[in-house]
Order: sequence, then C-alpha cells, then structure tokens
Amino acid sequence: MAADRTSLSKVVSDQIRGQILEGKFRPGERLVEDRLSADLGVSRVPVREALLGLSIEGLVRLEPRRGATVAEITPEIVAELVEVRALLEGQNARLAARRHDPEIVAQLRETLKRGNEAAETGTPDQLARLNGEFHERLAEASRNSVLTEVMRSLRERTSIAFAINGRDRAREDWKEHAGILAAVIDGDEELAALLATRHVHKAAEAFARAHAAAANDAAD
Amino acid sequence: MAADRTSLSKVVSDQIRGQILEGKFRPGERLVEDRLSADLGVSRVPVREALLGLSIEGLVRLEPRRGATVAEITPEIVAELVEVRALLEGQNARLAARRHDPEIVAQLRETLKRGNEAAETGTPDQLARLNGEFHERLAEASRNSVLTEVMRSLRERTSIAFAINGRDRAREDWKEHAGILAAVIDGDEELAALLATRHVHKAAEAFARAHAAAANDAAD
DNA sequence: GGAAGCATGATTGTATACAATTTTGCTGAT
DNA sequence: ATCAGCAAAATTGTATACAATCATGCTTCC
Repeated sequence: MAADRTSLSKVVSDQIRGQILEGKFRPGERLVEDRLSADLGVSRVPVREALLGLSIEGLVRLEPRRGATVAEITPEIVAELVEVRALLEGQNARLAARRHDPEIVAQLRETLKRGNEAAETGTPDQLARLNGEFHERLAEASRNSVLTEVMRSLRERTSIAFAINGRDRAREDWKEHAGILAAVIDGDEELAALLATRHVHKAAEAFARAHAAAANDAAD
Repeated sequence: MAADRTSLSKVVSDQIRGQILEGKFRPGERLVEDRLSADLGVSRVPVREALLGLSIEGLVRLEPRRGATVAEITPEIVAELVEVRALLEGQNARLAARRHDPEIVAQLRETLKRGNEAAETGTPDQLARLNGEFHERLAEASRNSVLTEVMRSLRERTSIAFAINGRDRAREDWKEHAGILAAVIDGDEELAALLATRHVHKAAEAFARAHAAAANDAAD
C-alpha cells in the first residue's frame, strides 16, 4: 500500500464534508457517530474528530451531549455570510486582477468552458463541483493562502443554502464568472472587484427569492 | 456540581489556546499529547480533540504521525493575515459606526479606560487580554456573528506574532483604539473604517520593525 | 573516526470498553 | 384522552489498551 501521508480522521472528514456539500446529508439531519462509523468502516474516534473539525468550519452543529447535526443555514446566517463573502470575493478579485498569473488564468478558462457546458447539460452535482472549482481557482489567484482558506469556508456554507438555486441561476452564474475572468485577464482591478462582489449578492438574491417561494409552497 | 453544559474537549481547548496566547507555549514548541493530558489531568482523547480544533483555527500545526506544534507565524503569514484582517476590521468598524449601539459603546469605553491604564502600568499579559477584549467587543458591535468569528480567528493568530511589540506600541494601540471608538460613537462610518484599517497596518509595521531588529540581534 | 544499519524507546493513530446523559416509549393516574 | 413519571434503549463523553510509526542512540563495519 502507498504511504499514508494523511490520517484517517482527515479522510473521514472529507467524506462527510463531501456528502454534506452534495446534499446527501440534508441540513438539520442528525449525524450519529455509530452509524457514520459503521458506514465508513472505521471506529467512532476518527468520526468524532471529523465532526469536531467540521463544526469549527461551520458545516456541522455540535451540541454537548446531544450530538451532531448538519448545520442549518438560515436566511439570517446567509445574510451574514454574504456580507463578509462579498467583501472578500471583491478584494480577492482585485488581487487576482493585479497579478493576473497566466497559468492560473489558463486553468480558470478551462473551468469556465466546462462550467458553461454543465450549465446546459450537467447534473446539479456537477454544477456544484464546477462552481466550487472556479471559485477555488479564482481564490488561489490572489496568492494569499489565508484569504483562500477563509473564502473556502464561507463559500462551503453558502453553497449549502444556494443549492436550491436552479439551472436558470446556474446560467447567470457562469455568465458572471466569464465577466469576472475577463476583468482579471485585463488587469482591471476595480471592475473585477465590483463584478465579484456583485456576483455574490446576485446569488444571494436568487437564494432569497427561491427561499421565499419554497416557504410559500410549504404554506399551501 | 453545576450542570456541565460544555464538554471536556472544549475546556482543554480553551486552556491550551490560553496558554498559547499568553506565550506560555512558544511558537514551534512541541505539544505532546501525553504531557498535556497529564498536566491537565485528563486522558489523551480530549487533548487530541482540542489540538485538532486548534489546528483548524490555525493556532496549532498538526503533522500526520509527527504530532502537534504551536503554529509559527512567519512574516509572510503575518502579511497575509494582515491583508485580510485590515479589510475586515475596516468593514466591521463601518458597521459598528452605523449601529453605534449605546450598550456596546459603554462597554468599549470601559475597556478603553482599563486599557489606557494598563498601557502604563500593566503586565504584558494584561495588555494582551485587554487588547483582545477591546477588539472582541468592537467586533460584536457589527452584529454579524460570522464576521466576529472570522475576525477573532485572524486576530488570535496575529497576536502571537505581535506579542513582541513592546510598551511603546501598546500606548499607540490605545490611542488608536480611542480614535476608532470616537468615530464609532459619532457614527462616522468612513472615518471608523479608515482608522480601524490603519490600526491593523500600524501594528503590523511595528511588528515588522521589531522582527527585523530581533533578527539583527540574533545575527550578532 | 565516521557513516550505515539496527534495536529500543517515545509518540501518535485507532479501536474497544465503560460511564454518564439524553431520548423514547410505556404505564397509570386524573 | 392527556400528561406526569419512570424504565429501557440509544447515544455521547471519556478512559484505557493496543498497533503503527517515528526518533534516538548504539553497534559495527569500512
């Protein structure tokens, strides 16, 4: 077997995170240690460590003696997340435009191409993954690892909420991605920042509409 | 005994975090699980969970199979942290000025008073604690819990590095705090944001000077 | 004398076991 | 029928035990 350069807790953590982000575990759902450890074929210890880590990241809610649940991202929390995320995405885009590293730009172009295709024919699963990939690569373009990590954490949490946005919004997403990338390539810092900030707000508005509509349906 | 509404891992985590922030554990120092568990009178499990959490917060570095060390905050990392922190402190101060909640303002005044005293006669320990308290309360003034938590995480990490700043800088710190608070009370959003951003940069510059001087001494 | 190789001790990673607490479902009284 | 009270089951929190890996110091060979 290849040298294990990572711990089992990390693997378990990535598994659970993945299932949450894919929507396999829904917000509010209980995450029972025994069941997870049985499903993943490990003992409870690495599962506990994974859940603890995810709770600090904000993806899981941990109540003492009452166990773990998938974090419920309320509209109020979304508003707070968006307020911070919009600011950071803006600054990040500004820095990305300042550097406009050719290698990263090439990667972003590649992701953009695949994203545009997926916006038409892809599954929600693929869309979510490509969206994450675009933002991750854009975040790396600032060459600030602290910024990249904070943004990733915020993005994962908003993505749980934004999952209710449909294909219409996905098409808009990728149009906006294209605009941001163009500004980055041009080295137009101000425009890149503006578009990136606006992109977050637009996604949030789409979420707010979808959320209100869903609440209406539930009230019928 | 009063009802334990918190887990032992949390207690242990707070203990270790406190010792790191007080400088009891120095950057680069190894944190051996056995020793910590013996010192704190608990088993290794809560210690492990605490270390894992602290590593996600960025205060501890965890290498697979090689254990935990107190995170070393290099000048490069400081620069990254400061770039993000300055932005967030600015936005936070802007929001604080917009709300200028009387109750929180009263608390800030109280902390400011004690901070000014400590700047003259307090121990480095007290200074660090009061500095943290001021920034924590200022962060709460924005009424954005996400922002508060992200800022706390960034602040803790910079504070490890900024600990080498001496009493001269402490006096400047509290002068700047006074300026920020005054702008918040006035509801002057732009000034509050400017001063808060500048405050972070000034502390970073003081750190850079102190760090360079220390490096010079070491080269002698 | 120095370096490679190996044995030993120290430390981390995972599993299992047990204690403490919470949840759940039943029973019986009003 | 509903609710309080209690017993049993489920679940979490902590401790201990063992396996896997890494660090250290010795021996031996050149």
